[in-house]
Amino acid sequence: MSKKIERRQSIIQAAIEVFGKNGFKNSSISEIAQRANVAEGTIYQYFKHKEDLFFSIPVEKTREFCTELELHLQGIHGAFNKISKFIWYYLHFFKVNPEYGKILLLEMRVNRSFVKTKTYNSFRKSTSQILEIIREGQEEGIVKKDLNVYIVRQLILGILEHMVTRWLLKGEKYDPMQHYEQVKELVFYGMSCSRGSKRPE
Amino acid sequence: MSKKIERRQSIIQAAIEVFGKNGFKNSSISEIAQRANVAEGTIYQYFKHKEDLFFSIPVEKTREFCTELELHLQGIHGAFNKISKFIWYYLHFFKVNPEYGKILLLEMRVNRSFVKTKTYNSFRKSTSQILEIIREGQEEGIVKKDLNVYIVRQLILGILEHMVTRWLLKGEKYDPMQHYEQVKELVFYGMSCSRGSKRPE
Amino acid sequence: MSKKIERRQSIIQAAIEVFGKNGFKNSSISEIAQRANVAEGTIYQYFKHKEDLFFSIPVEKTREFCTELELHLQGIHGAFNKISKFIWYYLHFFKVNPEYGKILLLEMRVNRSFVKTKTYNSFRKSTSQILEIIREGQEEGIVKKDLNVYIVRQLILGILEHMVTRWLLKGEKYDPMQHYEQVKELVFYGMSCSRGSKRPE
Amino acid sequence: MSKKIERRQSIIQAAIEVFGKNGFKNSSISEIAQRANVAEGTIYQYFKHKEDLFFSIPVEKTREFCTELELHLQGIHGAFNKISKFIWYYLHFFKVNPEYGKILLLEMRVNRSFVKTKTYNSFRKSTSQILEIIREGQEEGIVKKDLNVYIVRQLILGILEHMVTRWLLKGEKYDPMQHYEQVKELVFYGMSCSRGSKRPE
DNA sequence: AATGAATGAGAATTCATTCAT
DNA sequence: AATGAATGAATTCTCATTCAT
Repeated sequence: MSKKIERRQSIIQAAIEVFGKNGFKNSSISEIAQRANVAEGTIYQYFKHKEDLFFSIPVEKTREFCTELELHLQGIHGAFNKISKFIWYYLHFFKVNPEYGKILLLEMRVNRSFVKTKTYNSFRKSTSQILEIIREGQEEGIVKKDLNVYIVRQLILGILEHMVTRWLLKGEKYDPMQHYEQVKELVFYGMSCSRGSKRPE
Repeated sequence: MSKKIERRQSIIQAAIEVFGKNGFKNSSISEIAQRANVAEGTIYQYFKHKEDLFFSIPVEKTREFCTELELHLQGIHGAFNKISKFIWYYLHFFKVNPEYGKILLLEMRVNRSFVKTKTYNSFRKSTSQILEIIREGQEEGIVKKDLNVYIVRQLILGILEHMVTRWLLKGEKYDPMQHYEQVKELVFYGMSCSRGSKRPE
Repeated sequence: MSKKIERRQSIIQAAIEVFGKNGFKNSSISEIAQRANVAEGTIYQYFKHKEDLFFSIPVEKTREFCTELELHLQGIHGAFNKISKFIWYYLHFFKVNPEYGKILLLEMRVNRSFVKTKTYNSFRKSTSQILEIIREGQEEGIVKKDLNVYIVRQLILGILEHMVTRWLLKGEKYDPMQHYEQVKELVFYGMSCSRGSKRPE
Repeated sequence: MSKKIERRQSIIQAAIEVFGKNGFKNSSISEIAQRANVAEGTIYQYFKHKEDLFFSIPVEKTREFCTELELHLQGIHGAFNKISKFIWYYLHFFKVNPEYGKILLLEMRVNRSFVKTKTYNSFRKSTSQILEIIREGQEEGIVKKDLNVYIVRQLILGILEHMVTRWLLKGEKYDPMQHYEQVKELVFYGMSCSRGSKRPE
């Protein structure tokens, strides 16, 4: 019983590595099977398609992302600190999971059919948390009330995705964390209400 | 003589449409040939590879983007107004060229080999203009001097790419221009020096 | 298990027939597949390339040639008789395997890359046996000691290849064996030491 | 008028170089055209096919071979000396024309359709001269009368072709002439009548 | 006569998926 | 449940030959 789950996991892990390395179209089931130490046919006992396997990756990883994010946010008070943490965590997560980063940011994010998937919805939820925090910020009065929260989220995710994408394409040669402080600052100035004074440290 | 140039153009145009619709890997030379009303073999008289054809697209389009951008910026004074115009133009350009948008944002931007191309360099130059404007803003005193200009550019391009990407993936159903004002505002607050006062209307 | 070996054999057999009929460049994998009653793709499970399949033919056939030659030489004493037998066997082998003859003599023997193959070495060994016999002849005193054994081999192989090649190109209409006696005589006179007397028979 | 002949010649020369380098199937009309400094279409004004061009090469070159051979044989008396000269000339000719050697020995000689050509006949005549000399030798009494002259020719051409072929495939690294003396000796012993004594120096 | 752009048939190779064992 | 051999559709690219200029 648990053997099935284990095997499924090892296939997904192999898929992350292979898809991450070559992209969806350039990866072959045979390579994934080899790396997972199973026969090609076996993969079709766990996943309907190549695409099905592909789309199963974010399901798993999104869960991981959310669970850990939750932990990291615990005990933190104030929207400002929470958003800081979110930015930090986002960069940290892909620093630790670059292969998955390639899959999500270079493949999935740009995949015409992914948007139509159920997976996509569960994925969206992962970023819906940030919406909550932004709203919290508006109530606290540190985020301008007249801003569209969706646009604010786009600003935050936009720069984060852009940075991580560049880092991945450039071969992960530097530390993606290196501009954390400046990004945080830029983002905060953009959303903040009163200028100059109120901002915490 | 000019017939060759014309034909080359019509092949590129067909390629934009087909690659835009299906992505690089899912597009076939045969479909492009059909749409360009030439034989498959003809394409190989103008381009070495499928990839060569693919990478020829941004060469053409980047030139167009830059030339027109230059025109749009003419007669505009002040970094604030110039950046506004840039944001407007960026959204406008992809609103008018959605197929190319798909190619650039969903394919090229994420392509492991594109980064290594000469085309990529000429493409980078197109966004280096914005760097100049940001520096101009720093001298004018409306952009904080201690900000890394590259990060500021990432903020701007990040949100723009993110917005256009979402718009394209969602099927171009709404007007990508609709949040122009808010984006502008967000971006400006982020970079701006003194708060409250100095900003022009 | 043995089914794989069988199938491999039937593909090689089909390849011999098709390559023999049309030559390497004019043969198509699809025709070979048809004749072997397998799908085109199946061939690529057994051989890496068209060329790989092509070069696998002499590997098999050379082994056959050598094994049988060994048998035919058993119990024969004296270099004279052994060389006679070799000449006879060479003509006989290609009389029985004309398709393979075309491949070896009209294609392989003249193929610029074949010389660089490992197969080529194992193939050379098959003709190194004749060298031994020539040396034996020198010790027995029936082959002139001052002759370069390699040149003698070239004489023998030269005329045999020439004869078989002509026979194949002429459509295998006559018996390649018909000049056996004369060839033998010519070759022997060429290499022999003392004239007139010592020759057996 | 003579311009046409010149152009034809330069196409043939280009063809010799290209076919010699790559073989028939791997050579393209376009490469030949380039090397001959003419347009692709022009070639089709002088030759019906690729094959037609290919088969036109030995027509020219055989004429050259025969004319010069004739000159070299002039003033030489006795079949022995003539055959020596023939062997020398054969090796010399291909030493000087290795590209043509590749075409004749690696391609043409082995080409299933060449045998059916008219060219082939004119080509055969070039070697028919050697037949005459062999017969002359029989009358002089230095070649055994009971030998089939065609077989003797096969012996001579066999070893010569074999040697030149090997030299070409091995990359023309050594002097094809180096075994001239031994070959001559071998061949002569093979055909000669009386042993030991009569042979001229 | 010369050109060279256009053609399109043809071939090798890849690989997701199936299915008998 | 697992295997892995077999499949065959699909795709890129080449190149001899034609033909309008």
